[in-house]
This record gives sequence, C-alpha cells and structure tokens, in this order.
Amino acid sequence: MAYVPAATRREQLIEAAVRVIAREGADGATTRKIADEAKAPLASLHYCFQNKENLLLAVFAQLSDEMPLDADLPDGESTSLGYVMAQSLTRAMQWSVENAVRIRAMIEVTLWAERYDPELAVGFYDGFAKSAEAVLRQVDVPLPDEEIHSVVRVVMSMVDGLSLQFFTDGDKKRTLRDTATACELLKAFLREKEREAVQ
Amino acid sequence: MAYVPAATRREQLIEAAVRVIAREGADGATTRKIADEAKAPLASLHYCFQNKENLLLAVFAQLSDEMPLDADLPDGESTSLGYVMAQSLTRAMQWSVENAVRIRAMIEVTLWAERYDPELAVGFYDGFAKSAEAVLRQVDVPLPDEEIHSVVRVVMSMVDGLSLQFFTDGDKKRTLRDTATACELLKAFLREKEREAVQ
Amino acid sequence: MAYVPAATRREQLIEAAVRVIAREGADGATTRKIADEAKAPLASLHYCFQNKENLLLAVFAQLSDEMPLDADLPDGESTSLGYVMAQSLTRAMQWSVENAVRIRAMIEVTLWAERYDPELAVGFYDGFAKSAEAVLRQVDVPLPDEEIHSVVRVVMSMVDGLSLQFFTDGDKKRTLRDTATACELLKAFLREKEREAVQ
Amino acid sequence: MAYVPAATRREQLIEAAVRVIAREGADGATTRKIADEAKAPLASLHYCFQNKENLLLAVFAQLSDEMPLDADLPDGESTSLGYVMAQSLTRAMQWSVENAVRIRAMIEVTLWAERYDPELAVGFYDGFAKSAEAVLRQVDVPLPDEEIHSVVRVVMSMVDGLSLQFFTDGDKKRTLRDTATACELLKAFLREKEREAVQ
DNA sequence: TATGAATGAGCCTTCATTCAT
DNA sequence: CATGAATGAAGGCTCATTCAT
Repeated sequence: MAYVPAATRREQLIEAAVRVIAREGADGATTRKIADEAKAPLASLHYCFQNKENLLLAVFAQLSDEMPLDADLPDGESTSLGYVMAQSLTRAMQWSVENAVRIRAMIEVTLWAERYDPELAVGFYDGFAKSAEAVLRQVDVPLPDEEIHSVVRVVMSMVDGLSLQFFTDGDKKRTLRDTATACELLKAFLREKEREAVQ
Repeated sequence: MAYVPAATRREQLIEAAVRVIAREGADGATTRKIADEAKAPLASLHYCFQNKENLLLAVFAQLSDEMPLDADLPDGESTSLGYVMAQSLTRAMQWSVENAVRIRAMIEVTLWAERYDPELAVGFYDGFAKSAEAVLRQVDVPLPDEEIHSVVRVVMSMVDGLSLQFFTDGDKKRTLRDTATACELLKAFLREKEREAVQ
Repeated sequence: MAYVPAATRREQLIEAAVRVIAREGADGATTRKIADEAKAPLASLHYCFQNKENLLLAVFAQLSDEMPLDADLPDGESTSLGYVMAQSLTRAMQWSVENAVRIRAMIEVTLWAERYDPELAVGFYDGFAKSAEAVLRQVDVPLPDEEIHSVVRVVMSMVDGLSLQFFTDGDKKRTLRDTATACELLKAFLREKEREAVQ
Repeated sequence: MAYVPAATRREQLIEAAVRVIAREGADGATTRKIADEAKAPLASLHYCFQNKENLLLAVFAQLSDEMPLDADLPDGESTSLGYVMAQSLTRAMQWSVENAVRIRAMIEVTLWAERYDPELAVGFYDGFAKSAEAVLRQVDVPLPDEEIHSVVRVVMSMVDGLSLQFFTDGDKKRTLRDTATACELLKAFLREKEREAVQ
C-alpha cells in the first residue's frame, strides 16, 4: 500500500468513519471496516488517532464544525426575530436533507459521545446554543432572556427531531415541507408576542 | 441458578435489556451483560429469543407499545385542536422525563432497528402518526388534511428533539418548560389558522 | 473442534504452555501458540484461565508443586546432615536432567513472575527453603541456625546454577558429574564442621 | 531530535537496552521503549543495528565482556587454589550485587540468546571456563584436569545461582554472606583434597 | 425444558520494520 | 548520514452462538 502522509490519511479516515458510522453505528464501525472504507492500512488508523476513541472524537469535532448554525443576516436592514430563526431552522434542515449521511453519523456519534463522556455532548449543545444566541443579539427581541433561550432550544429540538424523521423515511420533500410548517409555528408565536409587546 | 419458566424469563430479559441498552447502547449491550442484569443464565437468552436480534426486536416492540400517544379527551365537550395536540405533546414529554431510561433505550433501539431493517422504524413512525390522526378525527380541524399531517409530524419531531435534549442535560424542569414553550408555538399557530378560517 | 471438558483443557493447556514456554520464553509463548500446541481453540484458553497471566501463574504453581524438594530419609536411622543435603541436591538435579523442558519453563516463568509481581517469586523461594529446613530438623545439625540457612541457600543456588548450565550445553552426564562434585564440596564442608564441633 | 553520530548512538542504545531488558525482559524490551530510554529516535535503532536481534546480540557481547572473571593474583607468592577460586567467586558476586541491573539483563539476554541460537550461549560459557582455567594454570593444583574442570563449573553455577537469588530477594548482605559460605564449601573441599594428596 | 459449558469469528491494539528524505 | 513517518503482521481478548445434558 502506497505511503500516504498523515494529514491526508486523517481526512480520509474521518470521511470513511463518517460513512461507516452512518451505515453501522458508532459501535458497529470497527476499525477494520473504517480502514477498508478509507482504503488505508489498519495500522495507519492508530498511527493517526492512537485509538478508535480518538477517531470518533475527531469525527464528532469535524461534524460539529460543519453544522450550519447561523442565518444569513441581510446586513444593515432591520430584520425580525422570526425571520432570523426561521431562516436558521430552514438552513439547518436544508443542510440535513442534503447531508443525510453526515447527520446520521452525527447522531450516532453524539449518542456514543454521551455514553463515553457525558460532558462532551453537553458542551456541543451549549456551543450550538451560544452560537444561536449570538445571532439573536443582532436583532430586536420582544422576549425576556429566559423565554428566548427556551425558544432557541425548541427550535434546536425541531431540527433534531425533523432530522431524525428524515433518516427514517428519507423523504426529502416531506421533510422540507414539515420544516416550513415548523417555521410557521415559530413565526406565529413570535408575531403574537410582538403584538402583545405593542399593547 | 433456579429454573425459571420461559415466559417469565422473557419479561426479565426484556426489562434487563432496556436498562443495559439505555446505559451502553444497542451494540454495547452484550448478551452477557443483559443476562447478568436479568440475573438469568446466558443460555436462557438464546433459549427465549434464539438470538440477540430477536431480543432487540422484542425490546423495540415493547417500548413502542408503552409510548403514550393519546390525549385525555374531555368527553362530550368540544375541544380545540390546539388543546388536544398540546396535551398530547405535554403528556409525551412528561412520560419522557419520568422514564428517561426507557426513552433512551427507545432511541438506541430505534437507531439499531433502522440499521437492521429500515422498514421497521418506518412502521413505528407510521403507527405513531396514525394513532395521532385518530385522535384528531374527534375534534374540529381548521386545516386541510395535508397540512394537519405536517403539523402532527412537527409535533412528533419536537417530542423526539426535546427528549434527545433531555438525555443530554438531564434537566427535568428545563425540559418541561421548553415543552410548555413548544405548546405555545403550536397553539399560537392554530389560533392564527382559526382566525384565518373565520374570515 | 470437539468439545472437551474444562478440567481436561486446563491440564492440556498447562502442559502445552510448559512446552511452548520452554521453547520460546514466557513472553514469546503467545496464547495462539499455546492453544495450537494444546490442539485447543484459542477461546478455551480464556475460558479456562481468563487471561494469559493466569495461565502463566497456573504453570508456575504447577511446576513449583512438581519440584522434588525432599530427601528420602531412611526412617529410624540416624543420618548425617551431609547425607541428607547431598541426596536432596542429587535428587533435584536428577529430576532436572530428566525434565529439562519443565526446568527450562520453570526458569522462564520465574523470571516472568518476578517482573509481573516480585512478591510471587520470593514466596516460591521461601517455600523451597522452608521445605528444606523441615527436612533438616529431622537430623542432627552441627551448625547454628543462621549458618545452616546460609548453607541451604548455597545448595539451592547450586541447583539453580547447575540447571542453568544444563540447558546451555544439554550434557546430562557432565551435569550429573558436576552434581557429584557439588556434593563433595558440601560434604567436605560439613565433615570439617563436625570435626570442629567434636573438639 | 539532534543528529548524533552512529558510534555514540550505539553505546546509548546498548546502555538503554540493558536497563530496559533488566526491567522488562528481552521480549518485553520493545524497540520503542529502548529508543525512548536512550532518548534516541526509533529509526536510529535500526540504523545502528539493522534489527532488534542484532542489538540484543550486542548487549550480550557487551555484558559478557564486563563480567569479572579473574582473580587478583598476588604476584610472586605461591597461592593456594582455594584462595584463588574463592577470590574469583567473591569478586564475581561483589560485582553482581553492585551491578544488579546488568546481571539481571545478562540473565535475560542469555536466556534469549539460547532460544535464538543455542550455540551462542555455549560459546559464552566456554569462554568463561577457559578464562578460569587460565588462572588456574598459574597455581599448583592438587587435582586431575577433569576434576578441576568440574569444580570450576560448580563454582560458576554457584555464581549464577546466587545471582539469581539476589534478584529475587535483593538482599545484598545475605547474598554476600552466602557467598562467603560458598567459599567455605570450596575451601573445605580443596583442603581435604590437598590432605589426601599429601598422604 | 432450561441450563452450564465450550467455541469460531472478530475486535482493538501493538510490534518490528521499511520508506522517503 | 541520520531521522520522522508509515505499515504488515501478529497479539491478547471478547462476543454471540452452539453443544450436551
């Protein structure tokens, strides 16, 4: 087998791991299957990551990085909270349906990570939430802090849940339609809040 | 080890499997760990279920049965769609936070089942959705069929997502608060729809 | 492969381990080589001994038991210390040259045991020494306790050293001749002591 | 890591190997551990010695060279055989207790060498014996050649055996006392022989 | 029938070694 | 020349399963 530099191997192995994990779960993804999928020698996996655990953590980190958390804020203009959140949700789900394998792997690794070290997954969720809040700080929010956090978590749960449903049925159109519905729920809620705030 | 009739053993093993799976995942739940947890001989597992696969399917079926899908409809009275759905969602989440182990196991087994046989999990979701629609047929619905199905799926996704979050942080209060927020979203949406329908 | 009861398997594996260890050392004796030598499935090794370590400890115990430590004391008659010790030494060495493989294995395992747990090997030597002293209590000893202990240890060291030499050259005759010489040293020493004691 | 000339590296690696082998045995002394102990790059080990085998042989040769075989003969004076041999034995054991690590390594490598190539160790013992005989040629010997060779081998065996015991208990004082006892045995034997020769 | 005992297949990891500079 | 990087082969162990009663 041709010698391949470690940096390249790391990427190949992570990508291979993502595919195998999506297919077989984190525990089912044996080092051999991953190495084969990457067309890499088994030993290179341990050369690059020391052990399976580290590889999974790398996969977790990689996928966390890739997840689109932010909305495209039209600069300068004043935008409503509903618009921003809906757009975030929509973008996340669009990414999900286009990256079924990665989302599936993400879920499997997240569950694995929780088992492996409960702190880890919490950290990820927090990062996610922080990122969302950063976005919100840029718009006028008609709600007290505590309430807005709750809404953010509900939106996140909708992303998780809709993604989960998408794996099960694999129906892209339906998932996007349901995403639109979810946005409607969100906007209706915020519109009502704004109306209340005005009074 | 005392001889125990197969029927009893089946229950013990399923219950043990639920606990072990919640702790270690479906793949991490070895036959030995399950047998030990059930204080049953290892061989009895294969005697009762032939193989691990069948046991996991039995766990899946068992947990599917237990999930509370229906709302308590106040008989005779006319109730709004929003009320019914919100109550369903709330009940589901209350059950979730009170049955963390079972929900966790459910998620792990569902992911395993999808890998094992994609049809299976679909069937489960469908059953869930059908059951929900049966409830809805009992109330006035201000939405076309297609739209109402979409809302049902969004609600289901919120249950899944909120449960997922609950495992991660284990914060019961927060989860119930977020559940209430989710209900608000849902109700605001349906109120709006009703207002539109009136016009 | 035919099912074989664990008790039988244990013996087969220990015997096989002795041979492989004699040939390849304790570290070189891989679980696979031992299993093959015993014509046993690899898994049976772990079924019977849990892990390699335990097997080696069992080999150590087994060989310790087999070593002939005692002299054939002619009952009733008064025998000289020199006679008893010389006979012990001779018997030990006769056993050694007839059981080259076992002695070789014993040495390898003893070195391994010292690395694995220093206490172990000490215990073995102590047992050896105790056993020797028990024999000595049966005869008249013309030496103070401390001195007799030292002689015992020197005799033990001759056994070890002569055995070591035997492995290297494999010359049975020479080893037995050297053993006789060693006995002469021992007896000459004790004769001198007795003469001194008489005065 | 700084570039170091091969000659220096060889020494560093041999010294490191001695320490690691004493600690972990010849098989347990992995190339990596040795390289680390020498603070040398792993590849330099193979650059200097081609393979692990050669390094072990080098260690064996090195340690063989170091072993003190000769007695300090008081020039000009006539010295007894007993004195010479006892002094050799004593010096060897003094060196042993002061160089526990090297002796331990020596034993481990010798056993390894015997496994690797039985001729090797024989050669070493022969060299040892030859060297001893050279010393003996300088004094009056009251014994036939064959018998004196046997005594030499017994003395060598006592060195080996006492060293072995010393590793096990690590009791320096006791080892030296036992060495003195061994000398007494030897001297008593030779005195007797001399007396016989006189008659 | 229900169970203790035993095994084939496969897992993660580590080793000595080789490659490429 | 001397070294960092990479790999083929093997090692200890565990798993689901089957056997024998």
